[in-house]
Amino acid sequence: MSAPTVYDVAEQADVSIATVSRVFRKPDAVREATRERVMAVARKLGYVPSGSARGLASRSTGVLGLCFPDYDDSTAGVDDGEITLYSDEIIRGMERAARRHGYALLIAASLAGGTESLVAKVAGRVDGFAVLARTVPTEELEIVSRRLPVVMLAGPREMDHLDHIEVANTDGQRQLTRHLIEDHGRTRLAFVGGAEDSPDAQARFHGFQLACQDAGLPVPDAPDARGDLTQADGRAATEALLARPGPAPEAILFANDQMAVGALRVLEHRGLRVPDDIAVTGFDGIPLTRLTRPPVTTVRQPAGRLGENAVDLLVQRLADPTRAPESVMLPVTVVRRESCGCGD
Amino acid sequence: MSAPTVYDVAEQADVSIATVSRVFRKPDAVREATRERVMAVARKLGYVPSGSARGLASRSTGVLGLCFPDYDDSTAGVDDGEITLYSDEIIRGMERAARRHGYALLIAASLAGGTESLVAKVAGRVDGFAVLARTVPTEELEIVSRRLPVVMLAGPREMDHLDHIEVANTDGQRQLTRHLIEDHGRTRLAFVGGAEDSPDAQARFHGFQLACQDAGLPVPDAPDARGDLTQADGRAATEALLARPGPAPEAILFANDQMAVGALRVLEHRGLRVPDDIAVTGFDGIPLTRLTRPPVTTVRQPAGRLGENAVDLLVQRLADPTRAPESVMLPVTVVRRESCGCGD
DNA sequence: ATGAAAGCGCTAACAC
DNA sequence: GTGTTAGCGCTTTCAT
Repeated sequence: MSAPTVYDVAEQADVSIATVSRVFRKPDAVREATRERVMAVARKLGYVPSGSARGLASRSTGVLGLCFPDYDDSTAGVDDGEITLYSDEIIRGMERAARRHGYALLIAASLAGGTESLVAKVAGRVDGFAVLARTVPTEELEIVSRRLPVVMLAGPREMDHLDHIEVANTDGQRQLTRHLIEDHGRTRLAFVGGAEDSPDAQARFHGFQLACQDAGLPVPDAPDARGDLTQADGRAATEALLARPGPAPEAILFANDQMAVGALRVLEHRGLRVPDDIAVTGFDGIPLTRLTRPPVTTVRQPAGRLGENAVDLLVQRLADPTRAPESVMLPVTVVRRESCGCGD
Repeated sequence: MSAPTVYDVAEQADVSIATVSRVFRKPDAVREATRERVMAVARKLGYVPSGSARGLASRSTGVLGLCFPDYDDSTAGVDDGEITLYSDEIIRGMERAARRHGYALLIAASLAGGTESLVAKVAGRVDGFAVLARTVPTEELEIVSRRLPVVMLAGPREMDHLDHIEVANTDGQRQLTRHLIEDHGRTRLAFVGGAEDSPDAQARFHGFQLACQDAGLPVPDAPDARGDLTQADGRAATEALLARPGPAPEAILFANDQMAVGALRVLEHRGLRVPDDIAVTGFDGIPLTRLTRPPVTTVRQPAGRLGENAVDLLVQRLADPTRAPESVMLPVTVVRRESCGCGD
């Protein structure tokens, strides 16, 4: 099973290894007769250029990478594996864009209890890579980004010398909230945020605040409840809100879809009708939101676009490493479904 | 931006390059004091081992690959990007399994009009890879599989010395057909196949034939219509079937979901009710089938499993290249939904 | 436990 | 158009 090398091919084709190399890199630089002779031998021998050797010699791999967190499939499944994960869309977007630019895509998720560095594993084998926010320690990124183009996906801009793509969390939540207020006349609103260190959730809460302010409503200085972005926490937060003294809110806005979906269960169980008695909204636009009853109004993140833009940024920086770091803000879209009171 | 190497680290840490190398491969083989000194320097310099150099020297990359066809996103979208593609599930399955085994995943789709060999691109940078059937010419696989573990996904077993994983197409279609006949009493059935060179579609048709035979119904020797597995072709095939003289079929079985979904549109447009007037079934189990009205009865392929099994086979073969080639058949499950007459 | 030295298979000048 | 010659940055014996 020892693989044939340029030397083997060169010898049998009676040319130098340089010519063999040329045949595979710039065929046009080799006379046709020679080229075909080389190709024939290569085919016969089953020669395939070693990516490692190429990478070493040329200092470039033709591969872009993506690091993402150790996602948890189990929360995704409803009753099977049919749910598109956010990361799937990013992967697809990156793959598509990478392909267009002639790159392959290396993907790696962090190991749950993984001691070893994800970044080191990926960084050594690619020409540049994208990282989903909070997947790897900032310090590591700091180091590796000195050597390699790195683009940060989502999350806030933690490192200002990195290219960075984020989605319009604040703006999206603001629009959504305004919709609830202006189009559905709901004014007694409750917002369920995420952990305090979740920048996305914070940004969304800020959007909520802005909308309240826009409408002349009282502006809360903290979410009415917080959760860890899981369905279970959505349920818990909902219970907590309903247990508060005074009238129940007319609408509960959740910092993400999972929590909103969790809330639906609680509300139904309590005999509260959505959206008649209480409106519910999420954020992210995961497919699950359209499968629930009622379908959940949410804000869709352009995950595929995130991936494509990431590749574009990487390719640009590869072409010109001196470019000033760029920070792109991707627009989101409010998806109106039944849970906010919009007809189906 | 020139990356630091073992030499840089070695020099500053006052050790040999061999020791630096050891620190990153088997830390235990180095005295703690030395190790920490090396690590400190490495961190300071931002040293990251070069995957290419490692690969070259050690003849192994720690990466597994996946080649798939140049899929067409445009057919996927319904009204957005929410649809999980078959390949997404395979990717996710492979990624998960690869991660468990300590491998990263390199994915590459063939370029639509791509002249260059996908296989060559991938083969040179991985320790082994999976190929979705019909993605690359058999001849190329033949060659590269002499050097590298390759596992073929889906499709028939074209090369008997390759590991191979397929899905129980025939059996699934047979079960589904039997369900239609026995549980819903439909006997005037029409089958819409795929291109004649689509082995999956052929296998499904064969399952249909077997079920007809089982039930004592006339056994057709060719599909009633064929399509290219797209929604558009599903519509066309349906039109064609309805235009035939004589009574319309009581059920139309499609070789895949996309065509079945296309059919739904035609049927609705014609005022035919599904399943009352005519039952419809698909194959694959794409998420779209549960979102249509009515939801489509189909046969779900375990795409995630495909990916996981692929990695397992690759890892096994890497561990023992002399193993006899294995051919795994993955079971499918009939998903009964409204379009066949089952309650929702 | 550590070092010295020989490649791994290729690309990239540069000569011819 | 083709050949020569250095490396690319690491792993791997084999010494010490």
